[in-house]
Amino acid sequence: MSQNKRELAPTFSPADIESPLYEKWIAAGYFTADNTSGKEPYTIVIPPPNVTGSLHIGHALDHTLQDVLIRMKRMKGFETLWLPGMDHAGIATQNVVEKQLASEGKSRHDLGREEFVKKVWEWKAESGGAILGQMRRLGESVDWSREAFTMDANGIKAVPTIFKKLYEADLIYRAERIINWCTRCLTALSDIEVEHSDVEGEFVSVRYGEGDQQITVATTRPETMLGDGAVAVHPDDPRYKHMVGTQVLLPLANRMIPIIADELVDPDFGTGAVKVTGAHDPNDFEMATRHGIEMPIIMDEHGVMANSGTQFDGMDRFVARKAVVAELKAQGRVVSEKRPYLHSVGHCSRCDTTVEPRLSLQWFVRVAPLAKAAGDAVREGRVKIEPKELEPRYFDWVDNMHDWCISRQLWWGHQIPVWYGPNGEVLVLGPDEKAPTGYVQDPDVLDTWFSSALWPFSTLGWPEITADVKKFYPTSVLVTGYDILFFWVVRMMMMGIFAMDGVAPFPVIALHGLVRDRFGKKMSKSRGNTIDPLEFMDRYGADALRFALAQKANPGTDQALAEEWVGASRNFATKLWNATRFAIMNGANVEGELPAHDSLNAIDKWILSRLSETISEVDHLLESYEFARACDVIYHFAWDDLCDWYLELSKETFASGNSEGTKRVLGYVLDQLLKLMHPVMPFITEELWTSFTGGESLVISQWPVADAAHIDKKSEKLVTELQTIITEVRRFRNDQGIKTTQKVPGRFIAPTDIAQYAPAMAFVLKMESVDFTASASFEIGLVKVELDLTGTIDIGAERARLTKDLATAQKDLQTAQVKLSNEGFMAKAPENVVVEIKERLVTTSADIERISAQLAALPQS
RNA sequence: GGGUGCUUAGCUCAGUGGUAGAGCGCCUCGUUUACACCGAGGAUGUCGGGGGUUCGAAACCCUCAGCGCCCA
Repeated sequence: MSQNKRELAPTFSPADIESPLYEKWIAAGYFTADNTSGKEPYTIVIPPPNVTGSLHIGHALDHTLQDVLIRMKRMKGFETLWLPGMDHAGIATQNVVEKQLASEGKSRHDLGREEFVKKVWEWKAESGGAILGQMRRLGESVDWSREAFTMDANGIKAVPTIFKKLYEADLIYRAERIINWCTRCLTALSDIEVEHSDVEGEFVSVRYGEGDQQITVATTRPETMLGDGAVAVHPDDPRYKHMVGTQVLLPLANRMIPIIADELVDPDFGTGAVKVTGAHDPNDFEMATRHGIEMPIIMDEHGVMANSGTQFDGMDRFVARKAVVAELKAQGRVVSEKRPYLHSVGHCSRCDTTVEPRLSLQWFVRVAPLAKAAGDAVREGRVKIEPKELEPRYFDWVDNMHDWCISRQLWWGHQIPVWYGPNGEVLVLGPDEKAPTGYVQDPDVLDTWFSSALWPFSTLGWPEITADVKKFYPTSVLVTGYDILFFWVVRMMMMGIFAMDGVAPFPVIALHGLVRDRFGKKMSKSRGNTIDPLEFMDRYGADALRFALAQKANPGTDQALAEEWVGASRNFATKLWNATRFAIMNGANVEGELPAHDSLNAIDKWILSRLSETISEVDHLLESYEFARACDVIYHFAWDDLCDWYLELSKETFASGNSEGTKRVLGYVLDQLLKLMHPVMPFITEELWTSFTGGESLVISQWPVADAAHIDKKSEKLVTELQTIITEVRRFRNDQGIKTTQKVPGRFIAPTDIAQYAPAMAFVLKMESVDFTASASFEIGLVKVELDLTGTIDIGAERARLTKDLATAQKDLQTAQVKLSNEGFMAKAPENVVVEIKERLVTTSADIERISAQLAALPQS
């Protein structure tokens, strides 16, 4: 049992212990899940980071919380699977490799598709996945044997399987629709890949028509007028009613276009008449479709004007915007201009290029039935969102979801499993099916989120019903930031429920917030306030970073983080280190059973009672995803109860030699505490625990269980009294200017239950038990303290202290009296509250009497 | 424009009906054989404004103001 026991270095140095411990855990295979075990499964899949990414502070938080849960459940005896992996990140990765090619003066087209994709795989092998090594530094107890990638063998099977299944259920279709087009990435984007931000643009009112057939329309994008198919007004707008059904001249293009009436037009906006450019605006597309209006596409895929039949063809869209306005001005058609005009414009989330709405033939997922099922799962309580406050956001999204454009004009990704025949045949093939000769596969790839939506089961081997699928699906909880609720979580819900016969991929969605800077401001490269978790781990250790993050992780809310907070967590780790050294030094041990409860002193009983309460609270809080509060409870138990009080009060016991019970109790408390802390601070607790107990590893140790027999309110009350007495004496000494280290003759005159602990208190208070004549004395409750200050005491300081105490007591008394003399209170307040206030009345009255007497006894100075 | 959240000590935040809390920071003292990455003591709040419900409100309701986020 004791072969592993080691001496602890005098100071805690994270860098020396972390890496060897992680290697030890891996070598022992602690993190590898066994799909044949009889243990109850507990599964979490890591939100797959981009293969291009490195560990940022948000990952550190997300992964810490997951590791806390996984480690706790492992200690509770579950068969835990924490599955790591990465996302192929279509656009992001393709951009990285294209940039690399560009530096060599090449484009992907120089290589051709096959060569380019090969290049991306090469890039992945060489430079991708930096984050995986960084996850090891954080101490993540993931099952590396199951490391997954969205484009690995499992992904390659799962994607066409579900595509075909959705297609056959009429939930995937191909259609010409307005999509978000990035003129730089040259691909369609889904709604969520577009970020809206306010931009200073212009708002130009232009007169269409000639003579008495004129109408003025306003637009922020004048260049698109070349593709106008109509002018629309509200059907009830009296200004334009007479013009509906007539035609008007479209300037520049010199075409006649109809004036139509549509409810979609807001008569109070601008002039109440709008241009209808069906091919370049989603609202206009709707109207144009409804009214059978023509929708000419007047830009090419690069955003250059084309096929408008005007002099503007060949101009970039932003150049054309100016040129069009200039020409309109020359013709006297600009009625008014507002510039700058602040309005919201969509940008590509990958490259920030202004998105161009564009009519285009794409593949879509018909989300309505899938989203309905995803919403119902939460509505019917089969899936819980923690915290519940975030449910409305979830519903807001799933209940108003647009069809999802899933085709991307990229090369890196899952190619769409659709083949087109020579005579227009469309063939959707599963993973093991082959297209007949002469058929050509759709060149597009699928949106990255399409494959990551399958993550909770594709990583387990689905569509094969593998042992892993049987054992570990559905997963146990999804832990992620609320910011990807819509990107990823909703999609996993839809796909999981659809693919797995209605079984949602997880019963709980535990959402956390974002990590912000010390002032609560969002981190961004442009602000220069980003935090690098790796630097913090270098400086303070992985445990300190983990604890700092977990300690501030309140459900669903953002947290601020500053370097000092991490430093403070490192200090806490050091505190624990030294407390353990102290315990070992004094012979604390875990040998044999705990001594009979009755044989223990009240201080030992008290710490056992507090430990038991702490275990209950921490366990309950962690099970409720209340990480911040759990850490807080641990922190205060360890630092306040254990270090500041129990160790101090036990020093006299250790010095006296009669300390067998205390040694065993301290050993027990430390053993349990280290276990309780292990999920949050795995490295230091492992190092301390193995040194202290000689055990193999905390990773596979048993999670503490609160012992109800240890709850001892009587001892808690007694120790609280001891604490009050000690604090009062300290205050007195402090007010009298007596240094902490200075020994002072003194004694307690106290009832037996307290007198029993006088030596312990005297030790803490540096009181000497010698014969003396008291020069100062005061009372705390039933206890009288006498001290010899060998000189006159500072009466002014003492009077000030007592006067302040008296004022506090009098205020408390008054509060209690007011309540008790209030008829309404007496009649309606619950019994226990009334009793409590009455007790307060008694104690504060006694305090006042005592303090007053002491004040009166002070010599007049 | 729609939705949603926040406003509590200098800073960052807990606290959902019964005497206002934590961490950090601040002030004073201190080289106590676990720990100065520490210890002891101390100061600090009309809980955003106004109104209401209640015996009792930081908490529940209404309203105003400011800030934030999501969506359009």
